[in-house]
Parts: sequence; structure tokens; C-alpha cells
Amino acid sequence: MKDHYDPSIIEAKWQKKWEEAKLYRRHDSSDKEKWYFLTMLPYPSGDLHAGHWYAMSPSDAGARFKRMRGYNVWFPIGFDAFGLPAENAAIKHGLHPYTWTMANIERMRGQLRKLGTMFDWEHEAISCLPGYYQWTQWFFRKFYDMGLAYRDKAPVDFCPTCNTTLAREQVWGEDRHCERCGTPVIIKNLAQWKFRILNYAEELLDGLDQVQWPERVKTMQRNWIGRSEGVEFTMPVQGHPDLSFRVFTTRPDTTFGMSFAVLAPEHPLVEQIITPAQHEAVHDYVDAAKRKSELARQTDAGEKTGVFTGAYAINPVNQQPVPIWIADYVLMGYGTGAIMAVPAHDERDFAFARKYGLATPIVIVPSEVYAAGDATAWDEEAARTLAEAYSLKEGGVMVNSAAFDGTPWPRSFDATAAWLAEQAAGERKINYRLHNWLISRQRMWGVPIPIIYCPTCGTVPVPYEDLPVLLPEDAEFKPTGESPLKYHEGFRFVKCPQCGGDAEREIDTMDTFLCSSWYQYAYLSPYWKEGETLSADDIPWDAQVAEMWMPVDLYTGGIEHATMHLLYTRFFTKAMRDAGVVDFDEPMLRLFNQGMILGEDGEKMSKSRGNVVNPDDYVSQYGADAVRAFLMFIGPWEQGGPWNPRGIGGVQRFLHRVWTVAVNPPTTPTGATPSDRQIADLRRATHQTILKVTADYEEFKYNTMIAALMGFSNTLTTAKETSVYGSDAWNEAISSLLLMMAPAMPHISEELWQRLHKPFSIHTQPWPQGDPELAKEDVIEIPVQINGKVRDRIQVAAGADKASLETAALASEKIQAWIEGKTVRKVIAVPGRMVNLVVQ
RNA sequence: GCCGACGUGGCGGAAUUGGCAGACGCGACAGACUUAGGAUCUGUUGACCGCAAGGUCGUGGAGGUUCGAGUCCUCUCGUCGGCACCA
Repeated sequence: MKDHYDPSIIEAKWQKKWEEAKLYRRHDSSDKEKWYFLTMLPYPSGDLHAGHWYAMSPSDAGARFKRMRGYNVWFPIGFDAFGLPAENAAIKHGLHPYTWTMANIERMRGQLRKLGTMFDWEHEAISCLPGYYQWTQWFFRKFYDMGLAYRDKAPVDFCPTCNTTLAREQVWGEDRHCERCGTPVIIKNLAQWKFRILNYAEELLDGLDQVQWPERVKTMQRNWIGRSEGVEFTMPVQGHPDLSFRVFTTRPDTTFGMSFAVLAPEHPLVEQIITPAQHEAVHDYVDAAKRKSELARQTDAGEKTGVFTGAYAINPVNQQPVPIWIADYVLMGYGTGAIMAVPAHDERDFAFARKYGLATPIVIVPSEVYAAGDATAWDEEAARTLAEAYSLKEGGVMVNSAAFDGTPWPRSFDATAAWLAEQAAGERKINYRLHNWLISRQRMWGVPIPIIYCPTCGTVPVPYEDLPVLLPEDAEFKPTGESPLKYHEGFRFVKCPQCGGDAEREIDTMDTFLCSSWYQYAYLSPYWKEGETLSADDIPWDAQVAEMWMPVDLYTGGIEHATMHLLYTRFFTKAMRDAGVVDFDEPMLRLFNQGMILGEDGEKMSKSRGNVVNPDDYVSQYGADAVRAFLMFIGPWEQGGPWNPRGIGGVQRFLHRVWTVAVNPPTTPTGATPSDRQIADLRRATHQTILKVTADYEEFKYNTMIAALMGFSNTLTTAKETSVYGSDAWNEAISSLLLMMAPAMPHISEELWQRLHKPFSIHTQPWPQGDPELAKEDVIEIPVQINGKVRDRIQVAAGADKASLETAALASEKIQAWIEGKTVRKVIAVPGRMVNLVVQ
């Protein structure tokens, strides 16, 4: 029979068969250990692109591998279906976002099936359906009840292109641009809903020690949370017995070195303390600071400006008056918006002091300098000529600090902190760079925030029984900077659930990151409750099922979510735990970040660059198996890299070779009986490959896994023309090859498995067991070096000990020629590795 | 500026963690089969010297440790990512 590998036929055939056989249905009762394998759910943008393939096919291979390894694997998928592109498409094409989104989902479902994935479609979740988002609202309501949701008016980041506010996490880069569209954000003063993620700051830090996540993601989260430990204390204003301000410092040990204090230009105290003489200068400066965009204020970092207020504060440790300045290098949004300036021990304060001629008294010196005992090293003259701030903590000793002189770090911190606590209303304090999560969005296509504003009762949460607050189907969706829902009177005007009077709904919708913060739970069981009313005691999933499957064992997805989704979903789980709905702390135990697949030009794929790769084209030409294997072969998964259209040909040739070696008989059958040697060689290759491939799958090293399979298939192609063909060892080799290919290339392996008359399905077969004994070489070639340079290679028994290695090396003719007339001073023999002769 | 990752043939990348650098694949070159080849198969392919046997050099650069370094240490250059006046 002359047939050849035709992926277009076999792939469709098996996809249908797998579905009919319900091969990937979840099993809730099983003796096997459960493995919840989750990949980040896609946004239904319309087409599955190369990036989806790069994220999903190796994930799928991982899930299939784990299943063959004997785990009860569950691998669900869904759609993160609220969000801006739907609205933008709606505006452009006059379609309702719902229609656009659902059509895309339908399309992408088909594409995901063509990929050959083992997704369990029975547990799909779609976040824009009322059955889903009623629970997103339920979470909001829970958090409200717990005091975790609040509304305040404050300066917030606003994207003028997306026409909505953003969370701090969604503002990226030096120019503070919108994470989604790249437009620099502007600052607006708006009343917005926020979640108190800061309540969990400490726990979000500690929890990182419990999860197996890439170190760089942990680092990014730690940086983002930005914990800093210090002391906050009170500075009285001289001549104003009723006025004082608080400052935060991480260096209470330097308080004696304070030579001025700085308030942020926005600090409320500024107005009350300016002296008439300074009035105009200060006002000019404050106005300029206000006008200055956030961007300019960032970019100007380094060039410090400020102005004296005319007022003085009292340094509590020595009662010295210090001038109060205002400067925009002090930010109102961090700490107290005011600092004590210690120029000798802080670079920024130093730069400011030198510019404006302020004193730089030295109060910390390195311990060696202190030990030398020469006080001229920290006297007034030394301070005057100081070239740069000495800001190290470790190894510093206090000087010019009265009773504290000689106190080294870190005792200096504790001692001065205690003193400030007693004498200056000070307290140890921990500040975080993390901001509370701003969740209000002025867009239509999102989850309505279930809040009602009543003139009589104030802010009233929508009762659980009234959820969901449905998104009106006929709402205007043009963004204006205010929520489009404002113009939908039927939505906006309601009766107050408490007093029954006229009231208005909150018109903003929620950040879509709320939807994706709990989707791993939504997959668990049907979450929609047709016609049922919700209550505070409900939970969105079956507790028993959650008990069985949560938390997620392995999560795969892109690094871009390091400080957004991955932070939010951890916060959600911790808050849910405190609400009593889950009993663990971390939702995702392990995390793997794949890299990004780039265009042929090595640049990020984008429509404007015209370098977008449409995988469908390649699938129709080469088949899904070839595209999957190619993406895995391209390089380390975590690294990503450019799409190279030529490389896929190599993978395709490999698949054809496998087909030929498995299906076609040898060109010239030998008919002879294989020797023991031939059998052993073949089995060695088989078991070496099994061991290598198994280890590679475990560690997501898919590129070397494919390489090993290629090598093995090359070996088999050669071996086929020898007398081992048709032997037990041969059959073992072929079935092992197919089994090892199955997770990565599910269709061709299933097809060939069937052609070898093996039982359906290859994907439910146990993983082949590698035998280290069979994999062992009996004779190995090792290099013999002279003074570290390879001069010969010798064949030795694999188990040869040092002495026999040495003997064999010295017996080599080439080696003898090299050492003739010289003295062998030392022989280093490493069994199984090499021999090195040190010769003089 | 701070923190982190990375730097290996013409290209993508390997290298059981200190022990044969360049696995596997792409590309290129040569050959076979072909009316044809942008199909398939076979072989060669780090650079330099040499007719050859063989030799020398070689993992961004400079030093160091070691019998032995892509791997460890010090300095340095470059690329990418994160944070950035956070007191």
C-alpha cells in the first residue's frame, strides 16, 4: 500500500473521533493524583494568532504528557470576554459588542480544536455572560461587605485614547503609558472604586515563598509591592504651636543630620506656613508644579528644583530649627508627602543642598573611619567639602549625634526609632509602593458595579438577591470619558433598595482583571443559576469539586501579567479565604512563563509592522502537528523568538520520516536474524531516548525533546535496513517513539498507533518506562588529554576504573609519541569522562 | 541610577552543571534520482595552516582559580526586561 502522510485528512479525522469518544472529559472520581493544568484564557479578539499557538500547544503537550504519566489531568479553557476591542469593533462596525464577541468565540473554539488540544469543553467559562458576571458582581459585593471595596476621590491615571481610568499596574514605562494602547496617561481627579489590596501587601509578599514561580516574577512582584521599613514622626513648625507635619524616613539614625525639611508642593500645610516674603515665590512654584505634567516631572528626575517657604521646623532630636522648603522631588502620593532632608546621607537631598547652599552635616561614618578616631573626618570642615552622600546603612556608625555617638547599624535604627517614638510621637511604620487597586472603568462593555447612590441613604450596595445588575442590551457604547451607561436612562435611574426613593446606579463598569481573577474557580462547576436568586451564602462553584481540584497545579502564560493578573488573582484568593469560601492561600502553585513569538524580522508582531504570522496558513500547508512541533523546536519555551518559516520544513521532513519508518517496509529486507549486539544497540538507543525525552517533558525543555526524537527517528531509519527490523526490540522502539511523540504531535502518533493495530487511544496509554540499565553504554570512547589538550580518543569498557583508564591511555600509540622523552608528572583519570596527563 | 536575565558557527539553538564545544534543525556546498526541481535521498559544512597525516585558534572582551573553564571568581563592553526623585 503506497500511502503517505497527509495531515489534512488524519487531523480532522482524529479530532472528530476524540470528541465523540469524550476523550478529554474530566474525571472527578479517580485513584490517580489530580493535576489541574491551566493556561491563561484568551481574549476573543477574533483569530487565534501565533502567540496563542506558542502559549497553548506546549501547554497542551505538557497536559497530555502528565496524563500519560498517570495523573488525573484536567485542562479547561474559556474566554476573557469583556474588554475594549469589542467596543472599538462595535463603534467601527455598528455591531453590538456581545454579537462581535460571541461570534469571535465561536470562531476561536474551532481554531482551538484544529490545534489538536485536549481542552475540556464541558467546563468552558465566558466572562461576559450574565451567569458569569453575576458572580463577579457577587465578589464585589462580598468585598464591599468585608470593607475591601471603597470609593474615594483622588488623582488617578486616565488614558485619553481608551477614555478610561487605569489601575496603577496598567501604567507602564518611563513615559507612563497605557499598557493597552501605549498612549501616555494624564492625571484626573475622580471619585473611583478601589479594592484594598494593600491590606494584603504583607501576605502577598510572604506568599511568594510558598509558590514555585519563576524567580523573576517573584522579584517583579516584590519590587512592585515595594515594602520599606522606617519611622514616621512629627515635626513641629516653629512659631506655630498648633502646626506640625509628619515625615517618614527609613533612616531614623540620620535624624541628627537633618539640615532642612521638604514638603510636596501639594502638601496641605504649605498655605498655612508661608511667610509673606516668600508668598509669591512659593505660589509660582506650586502653580508651575501643578502645570507640569507627570511625564515632565518624571523626566526631569535628577534636576532638582524647590523654593524656601520662609518657615522653620524643629528637629525633635536636637531642637534645632531647620528651613522648610517645597520641592517636587517629594511626592504627595508616597509616605506623608513630607521628608526630613539629610543631605550628607541621601543622594537626592545632597544634590538639592549643594544647589541651594544648604548645610550637609555628617552624622554617619564608616566603622573604619570611626575606629581611627580622627574627629576631623566628620567635623564642619569635612561636611563643607563632602563630595557625595554616604548612604550605606551596613557598616555605618553614628557621629555628631549626642548620646547616640558610636552606635553602629542596625542598632542605630532601633535606638533612634525608640527615641523618636517616645519624644516625637514617632512610630515604626511600613510603607508600600503598591497602590490600592482602582477598578472603575468608564466603558460600557464590562461588569456593572452593583452600587446605587440614594440621596437619602447614600451609597447602597445592590442586594445579593437583585444580582446580576444586567448590562442593558441597547446601550450606547461610544466612549466619552464618562461611562456610556450614563446615557441609558432605564439603567441609570432606579429605586433605592433601602428606602424605595429615586436613586441612581453607579454607571462605571469594572476592570476586566476582576473577571480573570477568579476564572480558575469558574471552570470547576456550572456557575450559572438559571432563574435562581443569589444570596450572601452562595458560592459560585460546587465546594466538593473545588476541594478535589483546587488549587491550580500548573499555570502557564505570558510574563506581561507579572504585576497585573498574577497579583490580582492572588489577592482575590486571599480575600476569598477571609470570606470563608476557600481554605488555601495561593491559587496557582506553579507558574511557567513562555516567551513571546516574534515576527520574521525579530520584532513584536503587529498589524502596523505587517509582520503578523497567521498560523492557519501554515496549518493548512503543513498540518497542526508540524506547527506544534515547530513552535516547540524553535528554542527554549521561556525564551520565545522569531518565527522562521523555513524551519518548519525540517519538522515536516521529520514527520514524513517517522511515517515512513513506521509504515513502510524496508527497501531491501535482510531476512537474517539480528545479533545480540544489534538488539542491545537498538534497545540502548530506545531507552536512552525515553530517559532524555521524559526528563525534558518534565522541565518543559520541548526543544531538546523534539531534537532527541529526531535523533531517535534517524537511528531507526538506519536500523530499519538491518536485520533488527521486525524484532521485539524494533517493535518496542517504534511504539516508544509514537508514545513519546503523542503529547507534542497528537494526530500523527494516533494515526500510526492505529496502523500498528494498537488499541485506541494512544493518549490514554501509559508512558513508556525508561530502563537505565538498558540505556547504559558498555563500551565508551573517552578523550585522552595531554596538558589539557585532546590528543587521542580511546575505547574503554564503560565501567573502567581509574587504573585501567590510565593503563589504556598510556598504551595508546599516539599518546606515547606525545610523551616520548618527557616526564609524566601526574595522571588525572575520571571514570566515564576523560584522562588527562600532566607532562613536562 | 538600582535590580534581574542574557551574550556560543552564516542562522535557531545543544552541552547530564567544572571533563570530547557546536547535539538537533535551518541555510550553504557537492552528489544521486529526475524532462525538470523551490520534491526526495546521500555526503560535507566553526575558522585558519597543510597535498595529506596532522596542527593551531575558537563560546562578547581582559585578567584569575584549576590537571582541565562556555560553565566558577574579578573587572569590562553590549543586548533585553523590570523599577525609578518611594525619602
